[in-house]
Amino acid sequence: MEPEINLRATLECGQVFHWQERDDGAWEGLIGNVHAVVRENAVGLEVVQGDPAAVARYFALDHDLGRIYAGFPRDATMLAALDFCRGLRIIRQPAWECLATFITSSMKQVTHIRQMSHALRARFGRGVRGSRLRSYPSPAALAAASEEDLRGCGLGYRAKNLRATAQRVASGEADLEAWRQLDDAALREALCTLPGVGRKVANCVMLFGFERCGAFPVDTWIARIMREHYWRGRAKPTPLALERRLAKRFGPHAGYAQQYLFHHARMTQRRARR
DNA sequence: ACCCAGGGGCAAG
DNA sequence: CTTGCCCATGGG
Repeated sequence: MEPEINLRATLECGQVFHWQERDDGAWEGLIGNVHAVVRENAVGLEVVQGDPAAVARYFALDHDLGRIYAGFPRDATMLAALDFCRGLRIIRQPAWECLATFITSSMKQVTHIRQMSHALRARFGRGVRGSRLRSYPSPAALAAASEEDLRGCGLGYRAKNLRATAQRVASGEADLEAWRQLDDAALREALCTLPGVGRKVANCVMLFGFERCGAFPVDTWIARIMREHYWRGRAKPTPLALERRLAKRFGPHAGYAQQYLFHHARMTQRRARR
């Protein structure tokens, strides 16, 4: 039996920003610097182009969704999100691509993050054989770019941070692959030393780029959901207070639960929010 | 015109 | 340890 996957939810939930749906319903993207085309069919994930093993790893088909769901709390809010997002997988995204895109994400909507990612790929990425997409620019490529050129990709004040972090990674001063051996707390601390990376972005990078499924990013959407459905108290809690007091309630895969709540809220309340 | 967006960094309380 | 303010840009 093939593992289930909801491809649209997985690729449009705000964890990765460059996949495109083709006219025939298949999805085209890059796994690292390798072209891939995938399609959702009746039994699971069909690899139209690309290396099946690499695709399976990227889409984390080995994650046991049944066991993950069993750890979710059973309140109405969580069950509604689960019903809506069932099959959404937290993918294994290359760490640098994930880190860089989330540095650009601050105070930006998902569509804007996609635009910036596309502009950066077009301007600083490399062509990929067999694909109309371009690779995400390497740390060296962004380290060598001028702040003005990065601002030209729509980054605004984020340009300085992306450039500075790219320089740290390109020089080897920040060794992302070596950081994989750190425990969660040490990894978060290391990520937060990078320019443009605070607790929220660090948690996103841990969750989407380092397979730390307990990481619990609190953005404006999650903060609102937590305040409305999971917080009994008078004073308005800070994002940090929400993370510290609520992450445990969502279990060892709190990051999964968080992503289901985020995507469900964004898809169902987008229009109602003026 | 006004508001907000997957926030971070820094100064000040 | 918390709060207030600024930082660009784009879309509703």
